[in-house]
Amino acid sequence: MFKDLVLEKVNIAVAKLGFEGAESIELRVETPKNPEFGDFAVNVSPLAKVARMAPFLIAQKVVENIDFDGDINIVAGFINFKLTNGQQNSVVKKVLTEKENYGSNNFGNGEKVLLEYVSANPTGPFHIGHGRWAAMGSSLSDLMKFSGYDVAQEFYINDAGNQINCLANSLKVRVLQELGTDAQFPTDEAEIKNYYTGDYLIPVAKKYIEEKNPSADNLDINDLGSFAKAELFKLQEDLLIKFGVNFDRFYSELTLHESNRVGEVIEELKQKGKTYEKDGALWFKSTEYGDDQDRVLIKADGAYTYLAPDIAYHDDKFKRADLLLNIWGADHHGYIPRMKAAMEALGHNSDKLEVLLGQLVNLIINGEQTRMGKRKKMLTLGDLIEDVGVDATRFWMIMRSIDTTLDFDVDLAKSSSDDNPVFYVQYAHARACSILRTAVEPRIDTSGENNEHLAPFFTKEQIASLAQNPCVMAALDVDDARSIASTKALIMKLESFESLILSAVKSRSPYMLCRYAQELASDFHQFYATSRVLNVEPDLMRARLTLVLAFRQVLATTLRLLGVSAPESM
RNA sequence: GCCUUGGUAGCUCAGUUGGAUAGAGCGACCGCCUUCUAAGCGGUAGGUCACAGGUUCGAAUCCUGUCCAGGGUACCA
Repeated sequence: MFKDLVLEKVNIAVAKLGFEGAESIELRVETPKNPEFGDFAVNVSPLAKVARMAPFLIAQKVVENIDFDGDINIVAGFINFKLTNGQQNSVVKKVLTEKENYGSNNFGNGEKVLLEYVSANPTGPFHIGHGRWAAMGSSLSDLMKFSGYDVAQEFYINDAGNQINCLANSLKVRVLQELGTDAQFPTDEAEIKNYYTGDYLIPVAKKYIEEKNPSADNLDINDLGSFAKAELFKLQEDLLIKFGVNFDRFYSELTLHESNRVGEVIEELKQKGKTYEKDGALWFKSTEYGDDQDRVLIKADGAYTYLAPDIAYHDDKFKRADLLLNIWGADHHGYIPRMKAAMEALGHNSDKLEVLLGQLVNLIINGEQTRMGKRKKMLTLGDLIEDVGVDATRFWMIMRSIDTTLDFDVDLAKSSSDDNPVFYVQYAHARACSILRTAVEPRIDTSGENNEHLAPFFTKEQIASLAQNPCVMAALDVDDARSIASTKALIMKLESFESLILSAVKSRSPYMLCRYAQELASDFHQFYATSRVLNVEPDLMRARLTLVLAFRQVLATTLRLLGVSAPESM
């Protein structure tokens, strides 16, 4: 990373100047907006206070004392650095040497991370919001592994509790209907809230009848519940795999009840004096840890609240990992203080429970905002994937920062697949592959009368050896300013991949990968438009083909981290 | 009321601990295919960074207040 090198050199020079208090001022390396200035820039203006000098003079002093092999110029308080051809070559060489590992780092230092996301109830198909967490979570997982974390991905199944009773009762109605009775969902508004009236239970009911051959007057509600749970979970699991999301473990809430982990954790909180009884319920003193109010663990009717098993689950997770990462929807925001409080009370470090709060997804149908809800007939994640494909869906879901509400315009996503950014990016990859293919194919000269057969430009062995001798820039000093500029821009974009990965992982922001992919593709398309690769002078051909190889590698890595395919042709 | 996320070009959004002339995509308009994929490239137009104060040599960025929008504020999950 040349950024680090530049910063190191500047810091050494600043230290030599001996400004009092300069150590506490942190300088930054940035990329100049205007590439004419240079490849990297350091603004020394922050030193003005301790140096008591105009920024321009400081910059001059620093440059006088710096040991840097390359062009340097000063504009106001900015010191601009230009990489030499040799330094740029080393970028390409590094990419081709490290291959699919280029860009990786050891920031995570092997820390054990348990990343939990999606964690939907097994009471219906995924809606589009689940898709956002699924895509982001799996991409974040890959990004963190790429940065030296030891990540396990987990899905918590809420397969206990009242919603399962609702599910069982709903399936009962559907089974009775399929058996030819006139059973109906209740019409009373208060009652209907306890039922899932979506069509998706009809095939489940049919399957239940086929497998169990039940009679209408003898339906076992528990059996219905577990059957429905298993069927809907299977649907979810299949869809996740189709969507490129591979959890290491599906953790059943039910097992926490069966093993009495829930009871044990509550007992532990009691022992520690963190609970009390009031109005017939058992309360957790979460206000002792900064929550707005205390929270109920066991309701007056004796049943656990949702919080109780969830505390047991998080306690279990802390026993298995150093860092807990949860992706939660913004509607769970109020839940964070009580969970952190519970972890503190149980003796865990709540700073190691990081909740990534994701803003919700709005569905736009016919230009109208539609509320999500699985009880209404609606567009599911499965439907969306059918319509726009896995690649486009994943890219769209990851593309925006987790802090902004995602307006998913279904009609737009369906109709405008041609100018979808994901195609733009994939097209760049396919183009690069096409060049590499053409380079080793036999040619036919159609310019003369006879169609003459010519040998390919390169053998596969020659292409493989290009990685060993990436003398790119020297050979690229052609008499074409646009070609030089776009070539250099592409190399610098490849160079910035390492620091991009680092800042993306530090801020847990896979969306940065989408932006990078688009910028990288754009730089390549410009290179392509200005710089003919094949059938030019041999040195130039080798040099440009080497750059194509390096570009293809980095784009493929970026797409892999996004869980989006990198097609060889389109 | 309180907690929380936003408000930047017609639309959707970037803008990394305060720094160079505030950027990208889409949409609009004008150009570019006999040669490696035109799902592409070049160009033009488009801004009071919600508003008002404050801190600073310097603010889209930090502080205070106001306005607007989403989410939360359960002995639901």
